[in-house]
Amino acid sequence: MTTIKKIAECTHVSAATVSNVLNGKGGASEAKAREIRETAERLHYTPNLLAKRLKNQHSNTIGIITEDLTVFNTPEIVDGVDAACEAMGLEIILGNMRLYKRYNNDFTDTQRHQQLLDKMIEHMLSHQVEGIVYIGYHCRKLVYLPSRITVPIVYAYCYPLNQKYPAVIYDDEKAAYDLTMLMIQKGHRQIGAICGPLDSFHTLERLKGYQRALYENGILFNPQLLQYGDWSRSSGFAAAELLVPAGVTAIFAFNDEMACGVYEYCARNSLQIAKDISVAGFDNRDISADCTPSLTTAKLPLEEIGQTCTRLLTSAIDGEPPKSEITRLPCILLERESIGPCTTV
Amino acid sequence: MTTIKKIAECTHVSAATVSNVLNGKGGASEAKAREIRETAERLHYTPNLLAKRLKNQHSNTIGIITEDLTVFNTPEIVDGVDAACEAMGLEIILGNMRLYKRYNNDFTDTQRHQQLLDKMIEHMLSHQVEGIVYIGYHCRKLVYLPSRITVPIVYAYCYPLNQKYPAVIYDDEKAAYDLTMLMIQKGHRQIGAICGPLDSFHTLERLKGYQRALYENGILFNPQLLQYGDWSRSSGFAAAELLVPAGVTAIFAFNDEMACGVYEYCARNSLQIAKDISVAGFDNRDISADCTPSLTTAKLPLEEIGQTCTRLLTSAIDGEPPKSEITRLPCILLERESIGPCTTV
DNA sequence: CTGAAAGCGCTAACAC
DNA sequence: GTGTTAGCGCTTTCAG
Repeated sequence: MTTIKKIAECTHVSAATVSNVLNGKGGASEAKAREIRETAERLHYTPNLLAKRLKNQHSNTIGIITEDLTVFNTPEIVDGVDAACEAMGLEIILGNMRLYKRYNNDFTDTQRHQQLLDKMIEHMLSHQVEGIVYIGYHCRKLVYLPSRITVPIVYAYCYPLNQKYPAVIYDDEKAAYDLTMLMIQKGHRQIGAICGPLDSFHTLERLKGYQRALYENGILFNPQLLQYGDWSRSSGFAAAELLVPAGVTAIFAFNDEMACGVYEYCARNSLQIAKDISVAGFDNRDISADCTPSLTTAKLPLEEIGQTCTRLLTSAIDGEPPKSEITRLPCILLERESIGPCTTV
Repeated sequence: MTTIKKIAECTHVSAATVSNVLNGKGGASEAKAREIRETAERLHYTPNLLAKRLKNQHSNTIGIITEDLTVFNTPEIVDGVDAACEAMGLEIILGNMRLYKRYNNDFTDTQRHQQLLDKMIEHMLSHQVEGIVYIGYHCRKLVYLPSRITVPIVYAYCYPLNQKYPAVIYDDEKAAYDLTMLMIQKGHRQIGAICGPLDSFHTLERLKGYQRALYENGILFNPQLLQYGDWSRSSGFAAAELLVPAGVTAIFAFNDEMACGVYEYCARNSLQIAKDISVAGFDNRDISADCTPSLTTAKLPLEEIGQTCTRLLTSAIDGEPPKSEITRLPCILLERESIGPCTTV
């Protein structure tokens, strides 16, 4: 391990001088400075960040806590935080709670969850992080909050009880509204919806947007045209089996997988998507761009959530008064081929 | 910030004693010890890991470098490394190169890539990591290796030129062999294959396995029955359009997405999967379990790759002589419903 | 059983 | 310009 001290010896100066030179603080003749830099290079000097930070008393690091890194939206958000941090010269440390595998997906906000969380935060604090981004594995209200935290925290893709801390999520309602509007503009009036489970935040919000679009266009909301799936492709298929005979000309599936189920139903029943029946999805999963015809859907602003969180966090770290509110970022509407004009008279 | 010193003051002992007690080293009367522990608790003492490590001169940390965290297999591998580390009391620090977004996916092993890599490694070394796991975004031979590295490194999901360092990948060939065997056992002889691009490691390996199975069963390999896709669903569809008329009774798609394309082709052409035509995929993507009939596929041992890497790395850190070879972990065959008996005479 | 002292690698005042 | 000193928070002899 090459240290500053060793370089000092080799170049016959003091450690302080080496430090100054290596940090561009001047304080040495150009000749000496070059010599120092060269020796550092030659000896493969790598500054010891631990020592540096201990001395400087600030870590320039923020912690990212993920509920589960393997859940599909999480990595993109982490990526967004990471990118923003890199741009701002911040470092990250990652703490993955692995809730899925740990609890077999049966852990919705329990005390046990909080214990884990507290341990995680403690750990981050040990690392002297200056702030924390907490990334949920799906959007919902968090009941168990850190029992003790001494640095700012912001929530991504979930939001804390009582809005005690700022949170960044995306705007489900608006995106669902937009998608439904798109269908209405193409002349559709009998628009079926395939929801997710009723206890899902996403379902509720998307439902609101769907209903608002109907309302604003004077279309009676027909509960018959509402089916509940479980986000799976097969549940989308099953819903289509009910919806199509009921006379819908368009189906808004609350996620892409269920939309694929509708596609399959149509293929089996010789219905042509966009012509005989229009379909919209949600999430912009890989498959949505790739199916035929390509699926109109809403892209989630995952990267942006990460970026925004980082921005909120850094301003909190810089002492800005915390505004503990929920920021809703718009989804991006991806209009592709699956919605055609309504041909029914 | 509560430090050991402050606790020492409050409890009228020396910092050394506090340190001893808090680290369970004994060296204090039970009364004193309890008092110290209680004050630590009361003052919310959080040990400063930076100081601890600076002093102890080992970080107990390994670095994880990901080529791109957002590529679908990466998070699972990270998760595996993470889990293994937790079990061994190691910490991780994550370095994400974000190759995809940075280079717009046009970066296949260039000098620029290496510069980034070197910077990344330097950074890890600054953090005093004791070893590094490098996770590729897809399996291939890496040409540009770290120019200087002072700690052990092991590669996951890719392998270094000249096998300079150990690597852990999964066994494409074997899995493809098994999948093909499954079809043969069900009586199929005319088995089409939909490959990925020919320059892909995965394509080559899976092709080998496919051909070996044919060979061992005395089935002539018919190049007509081979189509090349680009891993996308639509390319699977297109391949099916060629393969089915050519008289195959089964199709082995080299990934699940292309298999879905085959499904779509069958739906459109009133062919029943498993009955009229059998299909296999690869990767065990979410959709494979969820389509109808469910898709027989190969599950990648991603977690296990992470775990194995960690094990290899720690033994290298413990001074074990490095065996620089490629470890191939078996995939898990998921036999579901998409392969039926061959009914053609 | 307890404490004083030294030092991990680095930096910031302040002398010279 | 350059060096000396002190100290970040912690642990580890070693002496009492």
